[in-house]
Amino acid sequence: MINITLPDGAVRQYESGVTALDVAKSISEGLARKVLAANVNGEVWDATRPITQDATLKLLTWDDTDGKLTFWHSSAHLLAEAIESMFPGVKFWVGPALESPKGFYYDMDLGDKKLTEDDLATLEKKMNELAKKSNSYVRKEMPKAEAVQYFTSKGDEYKLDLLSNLEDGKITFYTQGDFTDLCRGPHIPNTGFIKAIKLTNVAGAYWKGDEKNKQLTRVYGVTFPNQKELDEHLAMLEEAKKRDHRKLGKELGIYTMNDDIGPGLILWMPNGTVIIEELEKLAKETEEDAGYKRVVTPHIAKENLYLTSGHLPYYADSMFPAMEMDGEKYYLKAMNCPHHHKIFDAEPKSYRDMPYRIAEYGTCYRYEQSGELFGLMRVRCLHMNDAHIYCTKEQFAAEFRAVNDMYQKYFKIFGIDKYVMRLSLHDPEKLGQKYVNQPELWKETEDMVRTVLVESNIPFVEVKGEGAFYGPKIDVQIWSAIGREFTLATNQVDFAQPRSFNLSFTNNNNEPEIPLIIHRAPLGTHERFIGFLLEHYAGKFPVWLAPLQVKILPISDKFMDYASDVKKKLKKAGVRVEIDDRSEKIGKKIREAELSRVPYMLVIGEKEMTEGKLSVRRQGKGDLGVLAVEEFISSIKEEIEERKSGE
RNA sequence: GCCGUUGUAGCUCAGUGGUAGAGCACUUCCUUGGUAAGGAAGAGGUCGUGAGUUCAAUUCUCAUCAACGGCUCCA
Repeated sequence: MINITLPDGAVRQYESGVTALDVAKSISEGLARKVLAANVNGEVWDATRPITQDATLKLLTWDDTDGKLTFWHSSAHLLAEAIESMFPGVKFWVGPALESPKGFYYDMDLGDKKLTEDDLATLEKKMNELAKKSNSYVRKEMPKAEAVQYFTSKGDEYKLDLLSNLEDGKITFYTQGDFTDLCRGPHIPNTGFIKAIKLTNVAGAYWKGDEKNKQLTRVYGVTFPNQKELDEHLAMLEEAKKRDHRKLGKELGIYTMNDDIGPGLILWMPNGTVIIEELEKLAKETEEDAGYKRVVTPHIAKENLYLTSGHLPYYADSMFPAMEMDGEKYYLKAMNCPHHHKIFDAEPKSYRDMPYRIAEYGTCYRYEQSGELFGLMRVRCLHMNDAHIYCTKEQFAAEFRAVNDMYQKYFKIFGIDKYVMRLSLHDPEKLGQKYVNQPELWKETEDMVRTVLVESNIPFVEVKGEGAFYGPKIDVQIWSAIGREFTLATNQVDFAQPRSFNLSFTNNNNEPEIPLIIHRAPLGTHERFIGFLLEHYAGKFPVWLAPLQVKILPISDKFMDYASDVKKKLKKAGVRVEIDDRSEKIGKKIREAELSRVPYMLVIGEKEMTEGKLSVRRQGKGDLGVLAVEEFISSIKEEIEERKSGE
């Protein structure tokens, strides 16, 4: 007999070889019907795998993340079974479950054959047929030599590659129906659990994620234990689409693009420009308070600048090609730092000038690959909330913390509560290729940054091989309201460029000393940040950012004079205001104002005019009642000046 | 850059081997209406671009450009 400890602490005794499913049955039949897998001593197992020693056991159902992941991974095997029946001879790579986006994929090599999206419907049908058979997922252990022999005979280089990284004695196969796959598992008991299937798309994916390798075919899908959940999932995706910044950006007249201008080049329309100017105002105030000085630099520079900075060898491919003028090559700048370094270097610096902080909303051009372009999030012309801080080693920690405080301040204003700081380090194996070959300086600066992060109690994760070529960086990952993750800002430490530019200041021993540089861009770029804000606020900007803050809606044109009067007063108070002077009914004016997400609507009719008041309506909230004009003005002014979130 | 999909009016989308349609938006007129769509009329498209097949191409084929879903990449 063995002891099984359940999550509530209860210990039950079973025969050795009992399965999680048996345990579930001994508790209740209903539970047993829901069990997808089990957590045995902290490891996720098949519910049908015999347990031969004392164990703690948690039964996993659809309500558990691991239950869902097991379900989706088993669905990937079901997909593979359907594909193999349709394309005999197909070779499979891996088919993992995904938490976000939900579902799974399977990568495969179809040889000369092509899989198009039209095939997905056929595959779904086949998967449904196979699922209905309720075939069990059967686990089998196999010695490595036998497995190697098996796949060698099949000529399956992919599975042989997987095997080469596996230890003998830990190799398992799973079979359901006619399909057998090398797989560490676990799986759900049988295919019958899978009731609702949606294959979402087919895509190319490089083998092992390396573009030098062959491109495999990847099929994405998602499955559920009932149709209702699939329908809900699809409805949720539809909802998310409505919040997509590209859709909102068009609807709200924020930006546009045009074939004659070029891909990835944003045309900011008047509404978007208002937001840009408000953001810059915020940044300028904040940076002024934090002791930055502003600078302005040109959009181009000679080749030599980028040879000095070291950018050209690393990033030539993603810069626009050079223009030749007077026998000189000029590049569009892809970053502002070299220009700023020249400003630092224009006048001799002493330790009394340090830290030296210069800021610019710099316009940069990057030749992002065509497939990378994505709405406002990845573009070829961007406006960066850039600044460089030149400081001594001793000042580094305080400066770094001040930068972090600035991030926090912004997060608060914009209501960003979910973010992760990622400490991106170099990869020692790629020194001299992707990273400047200065191992000691890498170590020193990475340690410095880590220490500051730890000492400041800033939560962070470390990632190797994500650093900038000139130093470690901190990336701030944020999530838009529709779950899209991206890097908002990077904050980098640079030990390389001060050396390549020969930057120095005179220290208090009257000796030249090399400064450290902090590159920072808390608001990222206008493009990416406004893209984020559109999704974050679902287009309902707080009043201070809203392109149009107030729309005056006269009941009829009899009240137009009073409306213009109110408009004049609001304008004088610095409010962005317009009158809807069309001869439409008030219901229609309200509807359209609501849809255009103007924060405040002022309804003006007979009553308001005679009393010298306003009926105030808040977007999304409805009628707020009647206010005197002056009352409304002082309240909205406060809301704007304090940059209230509007909640 | 690679794999897949899409491209018809300002927007959302029908449609066809015989040179195009709806709703909304727009213009004009009527209506002057109190908190999410008042009515009528009108205007608007070389069917992304180029080539090929055909008596005839928006429709079929190829190329190209762009967007979208992924992969790779992001100083």
